[in-house]
Amino acid sequence: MLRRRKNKTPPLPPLCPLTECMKLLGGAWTANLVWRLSGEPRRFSELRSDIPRISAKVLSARLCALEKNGVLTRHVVASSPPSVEYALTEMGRELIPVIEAIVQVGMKLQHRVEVRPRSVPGSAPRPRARATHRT
Amino acid sequence: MLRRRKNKTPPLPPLCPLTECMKLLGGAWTANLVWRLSGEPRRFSELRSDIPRISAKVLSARLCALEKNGVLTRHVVASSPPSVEYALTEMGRELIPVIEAIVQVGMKLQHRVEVRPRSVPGSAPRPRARATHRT
DNA sequence: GGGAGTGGTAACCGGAGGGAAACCACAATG
DNA sequence: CATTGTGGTTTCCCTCCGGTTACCACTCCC
Repeated sequence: MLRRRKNKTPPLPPLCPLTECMKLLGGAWTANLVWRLSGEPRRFSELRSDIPRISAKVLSARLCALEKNGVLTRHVVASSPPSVEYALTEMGRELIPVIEAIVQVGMKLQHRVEVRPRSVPGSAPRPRARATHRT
Repeated sequence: MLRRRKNKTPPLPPLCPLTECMKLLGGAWTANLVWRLSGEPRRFSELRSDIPRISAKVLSARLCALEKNGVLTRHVVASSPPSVEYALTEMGRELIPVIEAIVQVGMKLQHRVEVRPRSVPGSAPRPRARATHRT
């Protein structure tokens, strides 16, 4: 039966902090958005041109959600055409290390893409355990 | 018109590294999975019991995708009931700082949940710019 | 013989996510 | 007058994600 230390599950708190944080960053463009905001505060249309492929609907939805979660604040500037500035809150700024870590890995990834050592000739092509594999 | 320095977009490389990395971590349970694997290698059924709410289908899909992306390796152990061990590759291990940063923020988040200073009485209740706001 | 444990796959299916486009109200601008 | 730019909302629509369930093929153990 090959038991091998059955329940050696190290940490894993009951309410997963990872899941909690990923709820903030979930959804399309969210991480990009926080990244853009990590510098100076930006306005709606600036963000739209920063991330050209995001739609107004999704941008609006993300901004609402992020504000609701306390990640950013919206500040209305009463100018001739009233504009709105979005800025990270203190809590939002705590996400910056996460974003930067992701960007770091992303950049390493882009280097790997050039040299992709897939399917070394000497190794087995891909041993399946004993799965069904009908016909 | 209030021009304010039009295109001061700082970095944002053409092929976004953030998006590239998020493609690896996208999808339900993926980050959790990498987290579990960040310690010792684990088997399919171990992962299933580690993350009780993940379904076999999604677990299988994630493992396939992560293997395809070079994040982990599968190793078939030819034992009596053949078992499969999943382990992070070197590239997969580079994701660990990301996961840990996420977990760090997640834990801070859980502390904040207890004391949630939403809607400070002194500030405006929520000024909308001039949006439609029909009736 | 029957059940459990191994590691999956196949089919079904509902709901959410997200893209596209139209629309809004108003001021400034051409 | 028409257009542009401001910041969104709303509707339509379609895809794909992920949950559920069933099933497989095999071996070991009671």
